[in-house]
Amino acid sequence: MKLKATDIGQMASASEVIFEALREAIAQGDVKEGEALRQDHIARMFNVSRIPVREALTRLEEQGLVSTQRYRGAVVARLSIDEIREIFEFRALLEPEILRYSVARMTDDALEKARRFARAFATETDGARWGDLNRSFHYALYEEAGRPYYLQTISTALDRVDRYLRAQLVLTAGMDRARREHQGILDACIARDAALAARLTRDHILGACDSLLDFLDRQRAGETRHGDVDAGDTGTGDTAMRDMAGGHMGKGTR
Amino acid sequence: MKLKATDIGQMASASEVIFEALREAIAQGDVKEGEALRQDHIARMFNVSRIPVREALTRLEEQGLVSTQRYRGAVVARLSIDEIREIFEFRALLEPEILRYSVARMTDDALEKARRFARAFATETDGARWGDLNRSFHYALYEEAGRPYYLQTISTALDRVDRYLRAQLVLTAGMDRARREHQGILDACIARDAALAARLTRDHILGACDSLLDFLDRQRAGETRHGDVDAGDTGTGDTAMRDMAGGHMGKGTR
DNA sequence: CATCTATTTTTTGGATCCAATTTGCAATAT
DNA sequence: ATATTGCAAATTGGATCCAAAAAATAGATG
Repeated sequence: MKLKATDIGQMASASEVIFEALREAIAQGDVKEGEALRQDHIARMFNVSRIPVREALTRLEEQGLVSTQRYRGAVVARLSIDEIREIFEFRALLEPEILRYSVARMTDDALEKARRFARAFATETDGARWGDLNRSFHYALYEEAGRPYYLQTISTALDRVDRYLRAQLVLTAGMDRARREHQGILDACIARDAALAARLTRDHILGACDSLLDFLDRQRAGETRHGDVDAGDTGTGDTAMRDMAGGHMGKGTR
Repeated sequence: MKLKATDIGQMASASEVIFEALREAIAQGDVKEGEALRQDHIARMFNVSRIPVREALTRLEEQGLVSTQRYRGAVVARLSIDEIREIFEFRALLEPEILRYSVARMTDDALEKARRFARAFATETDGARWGDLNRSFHYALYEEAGRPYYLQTISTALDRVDRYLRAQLVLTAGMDRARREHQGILDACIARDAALAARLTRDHILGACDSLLDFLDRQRAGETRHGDVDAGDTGTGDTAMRDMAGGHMGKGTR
């Protein structure tokens, strides 16, 4: 597990910092699915007690990012192919809709902001940043809709499939298509063609879903053939679990 | 505040019991919006410490049912007119869609189950039960879709507006229309007409929204005129806060 | 040697205790 | 009389401690 110290604005509570760090780590795929999240372990990484860690884990479970069993702890939730497909269909319903609201109200500033993110996404060479830039681009378009509930729901849904999406982006040559599709969506928004922008967004999401499921089918078939990672992997191994948010908070050794 | 001891299946943890009780109480409108939820107070009602209460409140906040401020505690979230409208539009997008999936796969058993709930809703005289029966009817139709993520998202959205919906059902003569519309949706499902069922569901939700917003406009206008409940009401008054889940769990006076 | 059982070790859920912060109220100054 | 400052009570966030449950380990038995 590897956590970067997400800079929360105005010195938030410990549990909030931990929550954001874990959420980011799970979305990034820095902690693998099925890996156990030990309260005590995480607590020591942040130099806090288990209490704020438990609050963070509770929130993560409520969002579906981890699953917990009583007295057995939390593990990063593993989504089945069906669950992944359902969430993509869900996004393919919501995101075109919010974009439809947005296009009519979009200012030139908002369009310029989206254009910058599209460009940053297209020119970024570090694969680890593609996920964030992809999000930023779409959110820039969606924010203008003035539909905070839609946006929050979309964000939660995207969180759950983000690490799959990022893995697929990095491993296959899907980036070229993503770049082209982003440009198409952006052009439609500039032309104020809400219907077209919505249709392209829907195709963008469903196309990514198809290519992701293809990739996962092959990967998971390989896994079970090799007997590599079984369903109930407890993930005892400390894989990539050093170099945490090294001893941040806390005013000393308690 | 008034909480009924929601019977959780297999002896869940304390925090889960408290979470369900509070969620139900908020949805039912037994705790009013803006009312403060004191950790210590709730803890004593259930004969537990504040720890499981805090977990329950954390989960409720994650679902948007309460809002908290650091060191200031949690209050039942008050939704603005715009927020309520947005959530209804959200439901009006999702529920027809999940019903479309469902109609094709619906067994006679499922239809019979929905029919029974529609009947129970139509004949129920106790206004306090209308909310639950309404939910049961719609969920019976939606379950067959095999879309758990859609269903959970819909449920969360409905939770947030449920108390407004229930209040409106009880106070106005919207019940007759609801009965008729339920029957129409059910008939369309029996006829396997997915498009019609979806359209009727959308109208059902948007119609309820209109009548609810009408009702709320009048009510809130009245409130501010009377200076009755101000925006930032701390709700110190113990209104309806006895007769809680009286001294349930816990193995004695600690 | 495999298998079952008893015991130790981990780990979680919850209780109690403490510190940080806010809020209510009284005394004081303007 | 009103605004301001200085406590005291109430309340939350977090630490530490304890009990219950599960996993790991060792020992007994066939």
